[in-house]
Amino acid sequence: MQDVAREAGVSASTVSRALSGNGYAAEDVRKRVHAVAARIGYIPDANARSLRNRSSHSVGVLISDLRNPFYADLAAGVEQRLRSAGYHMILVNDDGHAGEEMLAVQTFAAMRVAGVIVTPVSVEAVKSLHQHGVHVVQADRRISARHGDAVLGDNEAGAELVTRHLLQLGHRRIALLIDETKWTSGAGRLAGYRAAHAAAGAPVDEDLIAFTSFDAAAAGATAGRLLDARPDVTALFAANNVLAQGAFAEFQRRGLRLPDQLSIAAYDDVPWMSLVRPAITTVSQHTFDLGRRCADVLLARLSGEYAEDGPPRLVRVEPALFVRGSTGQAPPVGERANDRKAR
Amino acid sequence: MQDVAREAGVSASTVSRALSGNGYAAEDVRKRVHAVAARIGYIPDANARSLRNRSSHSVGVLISDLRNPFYADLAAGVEQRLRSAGYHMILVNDDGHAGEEMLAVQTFAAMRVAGVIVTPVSVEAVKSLHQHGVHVVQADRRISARHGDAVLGDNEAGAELVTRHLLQLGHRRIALLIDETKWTSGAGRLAGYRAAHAAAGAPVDEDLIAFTSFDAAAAGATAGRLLDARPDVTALFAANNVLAQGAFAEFQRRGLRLPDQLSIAAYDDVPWMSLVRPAITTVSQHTFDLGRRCADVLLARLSGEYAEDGPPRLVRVEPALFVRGSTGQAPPVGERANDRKAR
DNA sequence: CTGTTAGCGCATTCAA
DNA sequence: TTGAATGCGCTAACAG
Repeated sequence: MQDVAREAGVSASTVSRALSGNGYAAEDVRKRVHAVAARIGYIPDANARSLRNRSSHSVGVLISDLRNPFYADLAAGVEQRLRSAGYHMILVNDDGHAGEEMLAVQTFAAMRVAGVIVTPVSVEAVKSLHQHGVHVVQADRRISARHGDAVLGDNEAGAELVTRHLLQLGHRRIALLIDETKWTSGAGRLAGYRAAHAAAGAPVDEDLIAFTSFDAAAAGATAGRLLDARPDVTALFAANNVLAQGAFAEFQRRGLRLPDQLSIAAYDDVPWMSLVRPAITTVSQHTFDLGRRCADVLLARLSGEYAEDGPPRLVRVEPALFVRGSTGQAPPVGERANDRKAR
Repeated sequence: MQDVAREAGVSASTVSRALSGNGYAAEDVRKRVHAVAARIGYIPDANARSLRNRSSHSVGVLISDLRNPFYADLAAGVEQRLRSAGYHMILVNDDGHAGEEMLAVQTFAAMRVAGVIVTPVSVEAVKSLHQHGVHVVQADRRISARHGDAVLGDNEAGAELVTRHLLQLGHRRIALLIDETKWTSGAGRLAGYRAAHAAAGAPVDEDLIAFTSFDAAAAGATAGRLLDARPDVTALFAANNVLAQGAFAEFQRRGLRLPDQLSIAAYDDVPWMSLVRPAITTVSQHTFDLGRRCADVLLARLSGEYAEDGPPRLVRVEPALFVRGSTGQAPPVGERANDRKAR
C-alpha cells in the first residue's frame, strides 16, 4: 500500500479510501490511485482487512460428501449465490463424521468466517458455532431449532407425494428403504410414508420398512434380502439417491423387469435417474435452488436485512414429484410372487 | 489472547508459544495455557496469523462446474488431501468463463492463498497467479508449460485405448464427438483417436469428427445430425461425460438398439455409465485420485520437498479402459444403414 | 478532501 | 524459560 501511496503521491489512508470506496477521495486522486494500483499489480490483503474490520468475506460450507450429487448440487447453489454477493466458500467434507465436522467448526471459527452453511451431523457442532458467534444455516436437515436458521425441503410432503402416487396406482405392499430416521430428513420421509398410508386407509406393514446404511452396496443387499423375505412386495420407495442407486443396481443384477415385477421410486432427483430405463420416478428437492436459498438466508443476516440477533428463521423448499417409467400398476394380489419366482 | 494470558498468569507471548508450538514454554505452563484456552473457548485468529506469518493455510481451487461429476470428484480428491495436511479449500466455479476465472484469481491473490489448483480456461489467469507469486497447479489440462506445475491424465493414451478397442471389434467408421481441441485435454483425445487409426492402418474420415459445444443437449443434437448424415457410422466415441450423456439420451430417444445398431464409448467414468443398459464403455481418468495428486504436488512445493522456485513439474495419471456393454461387434459393411432405416 | 495516529490479534525478535 | 516491545497491512477516528 505504501508503494502505491508513494507512486501516487498521496498517503496510505488516501489509498485505502480510494480503493475501498469508504470515505472521501477526490475523483482525480481516486483515478490516479486506481491506475497506480493496477499498474504495479497491487491487491489489498484480505487477511489484514479481515483483521482490521473484524469480518471476513469467507463463508464455511460443511457437507458430507461432494461426490454425492445431492451435496454437490447444494454446494454449487450456495457457491453461485455467495460469489455473486462477493463472498467465497470454504468447502469441507465431513464424510458424515461428527469428529471431522467438529474439526471443521474449529477451522471456521479460527477463520472468523462470516457464517457457516452446514448439513449438520451433531448438535454440538451447530451449538459450538453459535457460541462462537457465527451465523449458521442448517441445510437440508435441522438438528437444532434454537441455534441458527434452517433451509429445509418438506420431506414429509415429498414422501407423502410419492407414496400416495404408488397407492393410487394400486400398490398396497410398498417397501420403504431408509437409512436413518433420527434427522429431520429421514424422520420426515418416514412420516410422509405413513401419512399417505393413513390418508388412503391402507395399513402400514412395519416389516416392509427396511433400515440400511447410507451406502449403495449395503442398500442393494438390504433391498435384495427384503424382496427374498417378502415376495409379495410390489413397490419400493428408496429414501434417497444413494439407496435408490443401490437398489436399482441390485434389481438390474437380478434381472427384474421394472416396473412390471416391481415398481420403484426415489427421493432426490439426480441425473442417472432420467437416463436409466425405466427412468426413475422421484421427488425433486430442487437441490441447487435449496443451496441458493441457504446462501440467501445467510446473506440476509449479514446484510442486516434480518436482525443479527433475530429469532431463527425456517425456510421450506417445496418438493415436486416427477413421475417416470419406474412406477407402474400394481399387479393383482398374489401374482407378483409367482412372477418373481418364475425366473 | 490477552484473556488467556491473564487467566493463566502468563504473558501473551507465552500463550502464543504454548499454543503454536513454536518457541519454548515450560511443560506445566504449556498445559495450563491449553487448559485455559479450552475452557474459555479461545481459538487463535487465523487472519492475524496469516498476516503476521505472511502465509495462509488456504488453497484456492478453481473449476468449471461443481455439478459435473468430473469436477466434483476432482475437487473432492483435492479437498481430502488438503484437509489431511491442515489446509482448506476455497472453491470457486468459473463456469468455463475466462472473466469469472480472472475474478477468482483476484480473490485468491487478495487472500494470499498458499496455492491454487485450477482447471485453466485462459493463460492470463495462470500467468497472473504466477506473477503474484502464487504456486499454481494446472489440473486435467495444461494451458501454460512455464507457469506452474500440472497434473494431467494421458488423454492421448486414453483415447487411443478406446479407439483401438473399437477398431479391434471391427469398427471402421467411428465418429468422434468432441467439444474443443484447443486445450490439452481435447487435443490429446483427438490425437489419440487419430493415432489408433494410424496404428491400425485405418484412414480417418474427417467428416466423422463432429464438433459440438460443452452441453448435453447440444451434443445430443449434434450426434443426431451426424447419424442422419452418415447412416454408415457404426460407433461413436464421445470425448467426455457431458457429451456422452447427451448422445446417449438422444440415441435412447431414437430407440436405437445399442450396441447392435450403434456402439458407443466415452471418456470419464461417471456413475450413470454403469447404471444404464447397456452400460457404457469408457476411459476412467481416476478423477478422485487425480485431485489428490494435484494436492500432493502443491503440498510438495509448500513443504519445500520440491524447491519453491524449481522447474515446473508435470505429473501424468494413467487412464484405464473399462469395457462394458455399449461396445459390440461392427456389422458387415452396408448393413448398419439399412438396419437403422428399418425402424 | 487529506494526512497523522493508533490498533485489529498475533509471532518474533531481544533482554532478562 | 519468560516478558516487553515491535510490526505484519489495513482502516477508522480525528484534526486539519
